[in-house]
Amino acid sequence: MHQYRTHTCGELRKEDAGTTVRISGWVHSVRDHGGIIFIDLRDHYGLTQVVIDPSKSFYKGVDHWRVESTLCFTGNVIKRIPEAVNPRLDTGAIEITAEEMVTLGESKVIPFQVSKDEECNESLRLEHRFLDMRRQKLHDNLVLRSKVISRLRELMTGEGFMEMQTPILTSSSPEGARDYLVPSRVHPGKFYALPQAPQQFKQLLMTSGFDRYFQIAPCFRDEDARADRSPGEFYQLDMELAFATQEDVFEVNERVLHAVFSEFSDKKIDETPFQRIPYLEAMDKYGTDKPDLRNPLVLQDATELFRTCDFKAFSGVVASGGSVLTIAAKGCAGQSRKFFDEMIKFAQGVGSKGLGYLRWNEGEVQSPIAKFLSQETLDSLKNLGGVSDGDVMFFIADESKVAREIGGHVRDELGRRLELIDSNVFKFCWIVDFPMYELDDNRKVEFSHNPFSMPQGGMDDLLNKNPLDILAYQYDIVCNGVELSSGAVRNHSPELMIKAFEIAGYDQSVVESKFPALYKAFQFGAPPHAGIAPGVDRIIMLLADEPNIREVIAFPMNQKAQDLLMSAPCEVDSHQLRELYLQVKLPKRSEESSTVGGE
RNA sequence: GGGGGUGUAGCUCAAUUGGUUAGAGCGCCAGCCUGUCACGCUGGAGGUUGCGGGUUCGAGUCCCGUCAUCCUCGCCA
Repeated sequence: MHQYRTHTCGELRKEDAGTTVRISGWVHSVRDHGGIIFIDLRDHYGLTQVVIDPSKSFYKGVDHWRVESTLCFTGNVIKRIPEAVNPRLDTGAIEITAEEMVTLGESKVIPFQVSKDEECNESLRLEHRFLDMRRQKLHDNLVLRSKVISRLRELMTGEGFMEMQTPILTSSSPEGARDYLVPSRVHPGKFYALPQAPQQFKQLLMTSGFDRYFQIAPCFRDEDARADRSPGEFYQLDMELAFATQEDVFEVNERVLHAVFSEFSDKKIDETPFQRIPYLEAMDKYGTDKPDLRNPLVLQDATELFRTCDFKAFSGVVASGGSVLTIAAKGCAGQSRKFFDEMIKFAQGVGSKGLGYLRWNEGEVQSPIAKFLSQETLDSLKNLGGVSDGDVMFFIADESKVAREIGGHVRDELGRRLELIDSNVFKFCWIVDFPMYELDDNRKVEFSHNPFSMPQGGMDDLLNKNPLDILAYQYDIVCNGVELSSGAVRNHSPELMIKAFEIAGYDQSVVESKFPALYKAFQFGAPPHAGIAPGVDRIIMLLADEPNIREVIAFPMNQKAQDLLMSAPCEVDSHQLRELYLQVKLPKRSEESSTVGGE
């Protein structure tokens, strides 16, 4: 007989009755009736009920039947009488009468309950992540993660992609996020950087003649956390295709994502091909480049209708070149005064000066601003929004870019509050035709996205078009308002690269010194290539229906990029620093906070 | 770095307008119980209300500071 088990805790059925078995696992719950004790023993696979007769010799050796200790039982499988069957357990038709017991690992009193699904302070969970991961929900999420990643590998291999590794210790590349740096011992004063993505390596692999590459790639960016952004590291399904167009990338990703989302979720998924929305249209209609298409509300431009009106707050904005945007919300006129007040407060919270509204209710227009508007204007607005009695139109007036941004937030909030969002669907779209350049804060032309992207229209457009009108073969894929990934057709021509950088104010020497590998490689015959890298953690977040990315990561860091279980980051010995020729110069106020995990 | 929320027993939470000895459920400890499966019953321990200061006859409650944590803006080629 195996030292620890002949069966798992999820395995035994009524057909096994009469056999002698051995199982090991964690004490999930104890029900002590004095004359008889029931223990639910749990492992990765399930729960099995063990019945203990207190007259057994091992019973006296146990001080506490404490939950979460690991035990090994040897005993007989008994078919339960019909009244005692537990239909909620896979093993509920049987139980094991214990003949022998071995304590494998005793547990102290646990800081939070494993067997109950109750909310619990997150730092406590992170400090005891090994206990937290025993809990059903997190355990299931990580099983899902494993299955999804395994399936992604299958699908990618099936599409003809090769999985390849790229370096983790590499060089810092300009632009992008802050790097994590690793000091070199051999080269005093020099540093490796952890890759923010394997971007340049995968392009080099294409140039090396590999046709289709993929990798579940770790990416390291030193940026502050968000609910959907874990600090430190995250994973991408990184891929690149040689001799490929934008459309080729879309087709592969539509097949792979549609397969994974339909296999691992019961939600309804868009049929392929997914919608394609030009960037400018997305900004106009949704006020964002990652629209949640489950929300039926859209932004409309009402600027002209307010140009000559008596409502100075709006006409003034129009006169100074700004926009008035409107959102028509059907059937929303019956909402309470509180609802409208809270919407105004929300709009102010996201940077708006206010939030106007017209409420067509019981045959009249109820609104603080209606008295400033002519009947003709009211009719035109009504026509624009396609509204009638019972509907409401909301208005945002501001500098055009700001108005769209605020409008995007108001659209989200209205969608939530009016419960317009169907939580049982996945709505995908591609955002295409991103601008190649934009103006930075100093009104200087700068790459708006990825400097490696191929400009649409080639050299012709680079030479002849206003830089701000040049589009890139740059695309995002968005699901339910979550940006899953950016990708691009790459610029594989050294001449186009130099010209593209020149427009952004960098001369040839910058390209040569900052991207030496690509610049050199592309002069030896580069294939046209394109790629993308969907975020694996975010895909799993969507599939697991988790609002927080930490719920799909085994060992996440907290918001301050600390691992509370491993106490990372931590101080190191002075000899380690000496070996690396490093000296620590702390900021004035942080002596106390420099120790991790202390209290 | 900025804005917001939260912080009360091991855990989740309550405590009326600032007013008695800060409560409940779970967990823990002791006892009882032979069919439970969130077992049940009886009893018990457990609190510097994050920390520091202030206002007040009186502070868990109000004010200031600080720390922790989450959300968010900046940031994320």
